[in-house]
Amino acid sequence: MESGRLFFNPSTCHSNMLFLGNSEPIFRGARTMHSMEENSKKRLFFSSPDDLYDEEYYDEQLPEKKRRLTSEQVYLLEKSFEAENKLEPERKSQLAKKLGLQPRQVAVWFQNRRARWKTKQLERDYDVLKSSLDSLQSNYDSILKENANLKSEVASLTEKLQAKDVATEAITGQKDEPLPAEVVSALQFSVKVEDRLSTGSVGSAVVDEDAPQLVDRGDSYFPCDEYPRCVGPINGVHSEEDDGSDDGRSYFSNVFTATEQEQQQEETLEWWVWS
DNA sequence: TTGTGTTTTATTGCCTCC
DNA sequence: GGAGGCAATAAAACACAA
Repeated sequence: MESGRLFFNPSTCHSNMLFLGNSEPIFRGARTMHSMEENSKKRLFFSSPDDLYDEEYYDEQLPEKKRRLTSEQVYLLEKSFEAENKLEPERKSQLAKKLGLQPRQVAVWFQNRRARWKTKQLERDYDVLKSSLDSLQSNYDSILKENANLKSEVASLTEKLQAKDVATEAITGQKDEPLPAEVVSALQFSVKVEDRLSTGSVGSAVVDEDAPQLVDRGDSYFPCDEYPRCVGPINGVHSEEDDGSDDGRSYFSNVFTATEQEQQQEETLEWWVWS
């Protein structure tokens, strides 16, 4: 590390001093006093390494003003930062010598550069999270829409069933035979799944003991390949808005993993509804 | 030209590590 | 306790619109 931690810059010393009533400046801390003694005759910036030894410059140029680094200096510093954003003492000395700067300036530049990098990184992280959130929101909206479609489909099919019952009764004077037990069970399953979707309990840990156990580990949004027994699309069942562009798959069918029995119930229902 | 916002350079104080 | 890192901040330098 360089001998004195701080510089005394005559042009900016007011920010590092406290003034008493009689305008006598007092310096904040022993280190500042120390650095004043050590550095009051030093300039902070050099346009070339030779300037380091140009004593006339000191007399003519004081008080020194803050100067920006040249584009060449910045370029080399950037390159060095890219290679390694921390600065070992040896590299610092080498860089300082090469650039005609004081080692402290190189250290400060790296310090500030790390701060800028961190800020940028935070911005990038924010953007990534934001787009991830947007994507999740969009998926969620699609699921809601799909759910609404399925709901109206169920309602319509239920109406048809009731109409069929009434017609059969009118023609034959008899009531239809009761639905087979597996069909009733499949219908009940369908209603339960629908309820679950509509109440927004997809991600809930609350489980209906009677209902099939739906998979939701909470760590991702429906990664079907993680769930090898994901239920596939129900052939032949399309919502009214389904134009086939999604290959007949629905969010609904990809959301849950059902047991084989439940799949069987669905197939039975499908057969029964469309036969 | 000037007011204002942004970027860059530098300082200060505090913290951690060895 | 010294060396060095970081956050917060100051202030000069710069950019740019009015």
